[in-house]
This record gives sequence, C-alpha cells and structure tokens, in this order.
Amino acid sequence: MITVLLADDEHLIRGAVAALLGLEDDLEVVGEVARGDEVAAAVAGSDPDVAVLDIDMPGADGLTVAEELRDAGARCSVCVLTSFGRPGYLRRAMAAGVRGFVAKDAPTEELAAAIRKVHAGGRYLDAELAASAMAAGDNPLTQREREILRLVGAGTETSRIAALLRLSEGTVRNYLSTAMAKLGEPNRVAAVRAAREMGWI
Amino acid sequence: MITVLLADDEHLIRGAVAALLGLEDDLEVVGEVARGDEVAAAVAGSDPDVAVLDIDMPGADGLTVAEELRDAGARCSVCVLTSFGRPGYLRRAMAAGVRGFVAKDAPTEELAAAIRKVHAGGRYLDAELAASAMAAGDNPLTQREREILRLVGAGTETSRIAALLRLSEGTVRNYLSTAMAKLGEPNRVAAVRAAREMGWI
DNA sequence: CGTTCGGCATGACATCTGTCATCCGCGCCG
DNA sequence: CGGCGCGGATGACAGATGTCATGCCGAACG
Repeated sequence: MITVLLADDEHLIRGAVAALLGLEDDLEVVGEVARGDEVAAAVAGSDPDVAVLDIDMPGADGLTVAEELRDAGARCSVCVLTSFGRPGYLRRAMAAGVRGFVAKDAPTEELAAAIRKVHAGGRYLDAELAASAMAAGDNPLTQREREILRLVGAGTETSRIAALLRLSEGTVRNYLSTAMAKLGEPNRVAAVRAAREMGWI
Repeated sequence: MITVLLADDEHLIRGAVAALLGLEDDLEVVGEVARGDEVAAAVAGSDPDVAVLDIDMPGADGLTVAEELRDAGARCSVCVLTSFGRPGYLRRAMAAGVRGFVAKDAPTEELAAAIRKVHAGGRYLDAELAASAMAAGDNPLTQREREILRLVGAGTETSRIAALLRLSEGTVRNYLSTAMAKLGEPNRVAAVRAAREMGWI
C-alpha cells in the first residue's frame, strides 16, 4: 500500500482527487492540506510515501515546498501537479528533486501511474509537458527582471516598485524593457502575461 | 438515478470529479466534455438531468454555455463550478437561469448536494460566494469598458485595440481611464487584475 | 415637449513608459 | 595582467498613456 499526502488549495478538487486515488487498490490518501506552508507539518505527522503537490497554493507554492522537503531530507517522494503547461516550472521542479510531474489536463490514469513510478524510485514526466519545456528552453530572465515583472503583474505602479527595490524609476523601466525584448512582447502587460504562461515568474 | 454531464477543460480534474460523484449511489456521470462549445451537442446526445459546467473553459465559457442552454430550451438543469470567488459571475449565472453555484474550494459534499437540489428544481448557492457577491455589488463597467479591459489583459497594444474597435486611441485610453476610476486602480495592469478578480470581465 | 442623465466618442495636454547610449563592477579566459 | 562579456544601474528623449473638458445621441421622466 502506497500512502499519499494531497496538497491543493481547492477543497472540492482535493476531495475529488482523493476519490479518484481511492479507486486504486494500492493507494491510500493519508492526509490532505490546503496550503503550501502546512505541507511540512503534515509530512512529519502522517509520514506519507508520496506527496502530491499542486503548484498554485497560498502560503507557499508547490515548488518551494518541494525544495523545502528536499532540504529537510524528507523520506517521501514528491509528485507535482500543475494547472497549465507552464514549461518553466519543470526545470525548477527537477532541480528540487521532484521526480513526478503531471499536468492537470493529462488523462485520468496518469496520476496514479506517476505516483507508483515515483514511489518505486523512478521518474514520471508528462510527455506533452516535457515536449513544451524543451521547445521553450531556458528562462532567459534575470532575477531583477523576474522580480519587477511579478510586481508589475500585481498592478504596482513604477514609482512604488522603484521605491521598494531602491532603484530609480528609469532603471525599473529599463529592466522591463529588456524583459519585453527577451519575451518579444510590445508592452508590460503582454510581457507579464507571456512570462506567466511560460512559468518564468 | 440522476444523470450528470461534466464539462471541465482539465482532464484529470474532470476524471476526479467523476470519481467523486461516482461514490454517490443516486448520481451517474453519463458524459464528459473538455470544451464549452461541445456541451450543447453532448446535452443533446446523452440527455442528462444536470449539466455541471466549469466557468473557465476554451471554446465557450460556462456562463455563455448556460445562456445557450436556456435559450435552446434544454431540459437539463445547470450547476456552475467556479475557481475563485469571482462574485460577478454569480449575477450572470442567475440571469442565465443557473440554479446551482458551487465554488471549487467548497467542501466535498457540496457538489453532490447542489446537484440533487438543482435536479429537484431548487437553488443551491455557496454561502461564501453569495456573501462576497453581495459585498462586491453590481458590475459597474460598461460593455465598452469590459471589452477594452479584456483586450488590454490579453496584452494588445492600444493602437491595435483602437483599430479593432474602430475608435480613436484617445477614446480607448478614455474608457480605460473611467474603468480605472471605477475600480479605484492607478493603472491598466492593476485595473485588469481587479476586474478579473471580481469576475467582471 | 424640454430637460436630464448615462453611455459613447473625441482631441489636447501633462505625465508616464519604453528605448538608447553609457557607465560600473565582477568573473572568466587567454 | 588585459580584455571581454554580462548583469546591474543611470539619465535623456521620443512616444505612449492617463486625465480633462467637451460634444453627441437616445432613453427616462416630469
């Protein structure tokens, strides 16, 4: 029997996935949490074989949590679940020692298959996702560029961003300009959208 | 036995919800589709008692589909499933004759309960959602403002928006200005974010 | 009927944004 | 060591953005 911990912020989805896994004879859901920052405690408490983490969560996102678990030397394997085909996430997940990567629009059987494979010490990559990650290539954005794109995406004014990062406004605009050039987008709104889509911010 | 049609673009989630509903003795999932524009055909084909529609779907969003079903005089009741607490969606759903409205982060039991209630001719509203809808009030944006916010959100340049809508650029900026004022946001990015959050675009 | 109001539309103006040339500092390699 | 490339940082400038005053039209109302 493989024990599983589920982390996803949407209660209904979490329950539905639990129901799905419950249909498998060799899988047992031993814990559920709604926030990234609750995962560590739950892993310590219920000691699951595999942790299934959604990426978009309040508290801490799934990838950050995976990095924490690796650094803490946790016993359990990690399987990440992602909404869209954000290729950039895959690299970070790999770096965090995640061995399972499943897209939410993958066929139903894939999740259980991924959990088994990961628990056996293997890797599981959604084929579509892996392909789009190859196609997209590396994240070309620097730390500063990502930071500023994130703030712009939150609707922050340029002046506030400059103050927050102790930069001149011109510098902030300049980072945005290089980011827009790298992404091939004509303005900040499009750049934020594109970077989000790629999983680069 | 209540027959159910599921519409959600994420395969895994759709399968998981189907598994969840499969646990209920009186519910049977008789069809699944991944796109809004496939719903009408599936309803005609499998003649379900209740259609469970996600709002965010390619092809046509859940609310548009609900309006279509109502206009076509479809027999089946509709239960809408929504990701975030986008209060603005609720009003549109009500107007479209939707009688069930469930948030994806609602407790697991709520979906089955909503389906039964809706099938019996009653209404089902997620309490949290209803409360936030009351708090948020009406959508203050005009048709034009919504149209332009949507285009800006897609990263379209002002000049292209003007061309698309046969307006002068100044007019486009003006609609954005009034939208920003109504939303209390300082720039277009923030305005788009706020409007999305409220379910107003 | 006249008035009033809200949505639509425009141009002019001040401000903000995006681009460019430039400089600094650091790590790397011949 | 000297030179090169890259990320970080800046200010100046042209062009895009946000605001404002204004006008038009149709619906609502006395």
